[in-house]
Amino acid sequence: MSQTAPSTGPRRAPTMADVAQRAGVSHQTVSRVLSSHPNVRDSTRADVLRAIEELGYRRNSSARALVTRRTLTLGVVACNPTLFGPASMLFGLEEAARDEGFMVSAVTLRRYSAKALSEAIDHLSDWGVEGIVVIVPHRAAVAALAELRLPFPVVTVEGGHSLPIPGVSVDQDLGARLVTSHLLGAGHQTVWHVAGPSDWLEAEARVRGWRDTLEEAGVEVPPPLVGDWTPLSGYRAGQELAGRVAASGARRRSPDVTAVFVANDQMALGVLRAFREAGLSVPGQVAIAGFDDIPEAEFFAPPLTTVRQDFAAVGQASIRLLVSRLGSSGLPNDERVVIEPRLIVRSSSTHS
Amino acid sequence: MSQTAPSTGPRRAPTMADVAQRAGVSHQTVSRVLSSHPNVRDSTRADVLRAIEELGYRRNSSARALVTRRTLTLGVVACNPTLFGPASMLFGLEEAARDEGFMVSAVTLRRYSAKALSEAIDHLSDWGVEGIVVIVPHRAAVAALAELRLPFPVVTVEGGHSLPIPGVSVDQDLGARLVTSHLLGAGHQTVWHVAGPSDWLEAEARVRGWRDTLEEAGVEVPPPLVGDWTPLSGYRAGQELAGRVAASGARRRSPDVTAVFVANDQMALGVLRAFREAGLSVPGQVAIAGFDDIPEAEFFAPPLTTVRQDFAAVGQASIRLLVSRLGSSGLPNDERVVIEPRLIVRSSSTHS
DNA sequence: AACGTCATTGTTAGCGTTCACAGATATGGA
DNA sequence: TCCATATCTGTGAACGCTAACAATGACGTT
Repeated sequence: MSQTAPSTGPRRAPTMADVAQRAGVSHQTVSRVLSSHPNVRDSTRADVLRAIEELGYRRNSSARALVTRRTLTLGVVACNPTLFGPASMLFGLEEAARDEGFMVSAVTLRRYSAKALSEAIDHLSDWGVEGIVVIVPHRAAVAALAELRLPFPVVTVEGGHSLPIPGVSVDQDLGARLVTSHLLGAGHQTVWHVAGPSDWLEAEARVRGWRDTLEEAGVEVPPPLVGDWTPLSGYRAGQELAGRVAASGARRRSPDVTAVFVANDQMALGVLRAFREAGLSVPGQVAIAGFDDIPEAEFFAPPLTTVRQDFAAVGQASIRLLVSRLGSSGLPNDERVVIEPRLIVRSSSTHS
Repeated sequence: MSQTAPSTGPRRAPTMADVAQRAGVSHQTVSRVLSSHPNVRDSTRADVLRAIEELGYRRNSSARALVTRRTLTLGVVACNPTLFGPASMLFGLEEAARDEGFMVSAVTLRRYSAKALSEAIDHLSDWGVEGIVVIVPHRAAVAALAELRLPFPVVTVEGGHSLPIPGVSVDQDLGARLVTSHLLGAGHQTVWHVAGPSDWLEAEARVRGWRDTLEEAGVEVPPPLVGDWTPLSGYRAGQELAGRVAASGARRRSPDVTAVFVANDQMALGVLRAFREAGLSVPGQVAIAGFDDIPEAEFFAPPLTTVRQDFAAVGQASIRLLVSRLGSSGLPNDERVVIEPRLIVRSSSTHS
């Protein structure tokens, strides 16, 4: 007796066999109970459940994954995860995945590069994800993605529609149109634009929507300024614009600055500061609108007109799209989900 | 010949045996190459690597995890992941984990409850995480955590030091002292406080630091107002404070409002708006300071004095702490890492 | 020549599950 | 009574990998 059981020591986690022995059944019956197979007698099921409870048994996910060939894990590659947008998507996405019975592992990129992207994907791949969502809205990233022939499905978020990769996106073009029309409708001669980095697909789409709206209205299209999404870059652009306002009395080529559509709320904050410092009143002298509707936007000085994107919906849609592609490998690569944004009018664009 | 090999079909991923066969070695040698075991002849290693390359072989993580009993996965439970702080931590944490060779899976809680927390932990546990980091700075959450006897190590972030769970935190108390001293040093009679929700440990520590500093300075301690971290709640508190300023001419019990320490930057934004609407100048009539140093803070109107927390460092420290506890189960439960915050002075608190 | 040592490789036995199948037992109709 | 059928349970073999050990050959030492 003393010989066979070394009794103490860091006891290993109980296995299915341990449960089976305790319940007086075979390991297979335990497995059936765990996967709620119908053909198990109620009393047997109860015995097994009790044994599981008593032993504190938890099924070993690695063994299960090995034999079923399913890790029930999805990967996410994200870019600026401290920004409100990406963070919200990550959140919505994780929640949606959990509801579908998946775990999600995220890898964040400090800055985009083809190498960083492929390393991130390798990393996820090493851990056996069944599919990945890529939230890296760089033109180059999506192109690089299209090159890679991956052994699992990939879905992009804000990845544009030019390449044969299924994806989810907010209709940035529409959002930009909404803002621009809104400003034109308020009687402005034209609308200036502070754009995001030119290699970002979202930035490009917003520029397009803005430009098209102006052209369709038959008004002059001022040269867009370019920022990098940060408040600081918005501040710089704001200083530039403020200079133009000041100089507008003199004879100039470009039209007066009376309305500005800024490509995101953070930059709009910078623009607001620059205008404030230049003594320009908003919306009195210049109307301003942003994009994203971050929680702070409503409390800016003045509260910011902006475009709300339903980030949670984007996350959910991308998971659904990904999960639907998991089993089947030969699906068409042109599936798209487009989510409509909504204009939120606040006092930065309306004379009160 | 035609009989044995059905040639086509959805070819399964190559296994170690496939690589071995192609390289003319045993699967064990392949394993040795993959785990960079020293005793492999160079030419053999080259053969194996070539075969791996040609076949596009990737080692099956589940099989590996099954036999090594290591999933190399860590779990994170986080709360308000769209806020700048939590998002930054998550980011720093993920990066640190990746550097240590771990994958991280996060579960986010929409709102704290003991049930949600234990479900989140169960979920992670089901996927075989080796340890978890809990970023749920509720008093109740940490208490609930101490109850649970989990089969893997747990590290808290901002979990307080009252319970025997190892953890990492920013010295909130010190941060609050820095701000409060700064405001007192600028000549204010006393400093008002807009606190976070009372069940948050961080909020509590900030209140303590603020109160202690006032008491040590021998000045009156005004009753703290309470918000819920959102700009809106800050706005409400700001309206309340503005009312007191307006009424301060009349005979009152509480001291004049000339300086306010707001427990986070988002609420401070709301306070700023309320003051602006009430016609109060900042810092002219009232000085304001926040906490967190979100990227927007520098561009508020006026730029906000605040306390910077190195969230990335917190993330890294928590991973290091967790990883150090992985193998060994009998370690002391009182390990703490405290990170010092830094006062960032901007014009919301300084007469220029 | 015989032996020990080291580097290199192969063989075998699990890891803890699920799957496919084979028994066993109960139910029902002829 | 007997077989067909349905329900329940057990047995053995994977899944793809690593750990432990055994085997081989090369080398230097006695």
